[in-house]
Amino acid sequence: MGDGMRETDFVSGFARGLKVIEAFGEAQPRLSIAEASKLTGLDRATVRRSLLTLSELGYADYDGKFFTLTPKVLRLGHAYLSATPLPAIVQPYLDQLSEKAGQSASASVLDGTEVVYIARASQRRVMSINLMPGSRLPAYCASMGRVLLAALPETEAREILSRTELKANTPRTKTDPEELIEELRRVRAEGYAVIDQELEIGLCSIAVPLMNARGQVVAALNIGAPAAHVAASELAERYLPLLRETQAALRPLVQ
Amino acid sequence: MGDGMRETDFVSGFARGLKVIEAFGEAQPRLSIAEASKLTGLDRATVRRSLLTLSELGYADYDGKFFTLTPKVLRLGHAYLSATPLPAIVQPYLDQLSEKAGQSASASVLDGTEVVYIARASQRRVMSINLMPGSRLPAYCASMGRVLLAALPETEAREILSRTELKANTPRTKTDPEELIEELRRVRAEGYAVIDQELEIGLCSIAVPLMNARGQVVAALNIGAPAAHVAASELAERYLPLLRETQAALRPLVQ
DNA sequence: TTCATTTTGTGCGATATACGAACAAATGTC
DNA sequence: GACATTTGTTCGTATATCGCACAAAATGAA
Repeated sequence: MGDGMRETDFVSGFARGLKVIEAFGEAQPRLSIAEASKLTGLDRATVRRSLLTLSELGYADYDGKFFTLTPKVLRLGHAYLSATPLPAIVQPYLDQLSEKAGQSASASVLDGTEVVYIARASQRRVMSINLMPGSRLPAYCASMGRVLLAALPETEAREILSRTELKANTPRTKTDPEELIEELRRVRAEGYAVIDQELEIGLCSIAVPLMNARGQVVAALNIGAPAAHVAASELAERYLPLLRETQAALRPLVQ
Repeated sequence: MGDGMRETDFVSGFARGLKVIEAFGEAQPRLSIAEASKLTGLDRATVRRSLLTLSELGYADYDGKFFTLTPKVLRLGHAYLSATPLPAIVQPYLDQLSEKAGQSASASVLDGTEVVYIARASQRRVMSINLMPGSRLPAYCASMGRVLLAALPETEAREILSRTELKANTPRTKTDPEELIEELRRVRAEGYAVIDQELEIGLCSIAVPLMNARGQVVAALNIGAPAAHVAASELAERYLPLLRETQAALRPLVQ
């Protein structure tokens, strides 16, 4: 196991249980034991024990056939959100930013190949999907993802792209790794990223990195707008000053 | 449960690990092994194994002394939010409601003695605390909490109140169980609850239950407003029609 | 520095869990 | 109904985990 951790310092029953929780999702709101077993690759008997444990603890409901998660599992994510000062620090600035821009504003961090929303101030709904803290988008085709990838050493960014399924969500989605790497260089040089309907037709966005006093990138900020309302080419002109302002205001406050 | 489940159907290593995750929080953003052991009441060796497991899986970072949670733990809460259709169904209606009212609108469900926010459309910030999906408030002094408690059989509501720490957040907070039970009866009869600065000075709110086609209460909706802007006595007059409208529109859509 | 105190790491016996397989029950198909 | 298939449950045993006791390391006070 990577570093010097001994075998006996790993609780596999815990790891298996977490895997079972993650097996639930949009397409799998309720799972039978056999389904959860297939999704996780774990033995049916093991999955059954994990699910019954979740049920016993109140993290899941069981109707004798299907298991569903209960709101209690939100405690787990909340343990992160409340333990990490960043979301609470950023939120009021997002609110202001969103109001001034008249568009939705969000903040996110990188987790593997995805960006994870940690705070959000939404105006009108523009996306078909519903974003909230904890929501995830693939990094390669999201403005905040580009900014966060650009902040990494290029080898690391390449490594992440290599294990991403680069699919064309729209005809405009960039899926060629070399083209993406080139784009990351541009983002690094210019200090912002613009996405023009690469994730969803009709939606464009602009993002900047959020840095701490030492210049380390700790998150990304963005503004998303309907393409019908603001052309992608106008995004920088219209919103970059506001984003830079917020970026500067937050810089001394984080970490 | 407690019923027919056999001892061997419970994975205590998993249960202990979940307890460790929940030990993190606002006051405890970073935990040493000894601190986590104290907070959870688990043996140090056990906590250490759980924390190293979390670290190995990428749910936690370890600097050799302190553990902190990573954004990956949001996957767990997200498993609930994306697996449960309610938040996604409710969100667009909250957006509309919030816009029409010019105030923040939220939806929540009950988890133990607390309400858990599952969706939210926020206008200007009025509370000192930052609410987002996954956030929790004590049920007894929140408008949505009153509505959700009122939907339970009275013995159950009493039981929940009995294990709640009924503290006076403000001079206006109702803390007498009998007075609260009486208020729940009123809420049940009238179909809405109003809170006048019981949680925080300067904040009042009004909530209604969200019912499915069979009349079962599945969540609560509310509108929160600054007391300086809207007196509590005006809440029903100004916002109840909007809330009722949303309630009616959602009724055939949930479950 | 020394000594006391707290915290962390580890070996070990007792105990709990996972695995695979076998069985039972449910479901679907003809 | 008979059969095949899937799913849930139980069981024995090999293996992993727990909690304790002790050792080592870090921390702090005098």
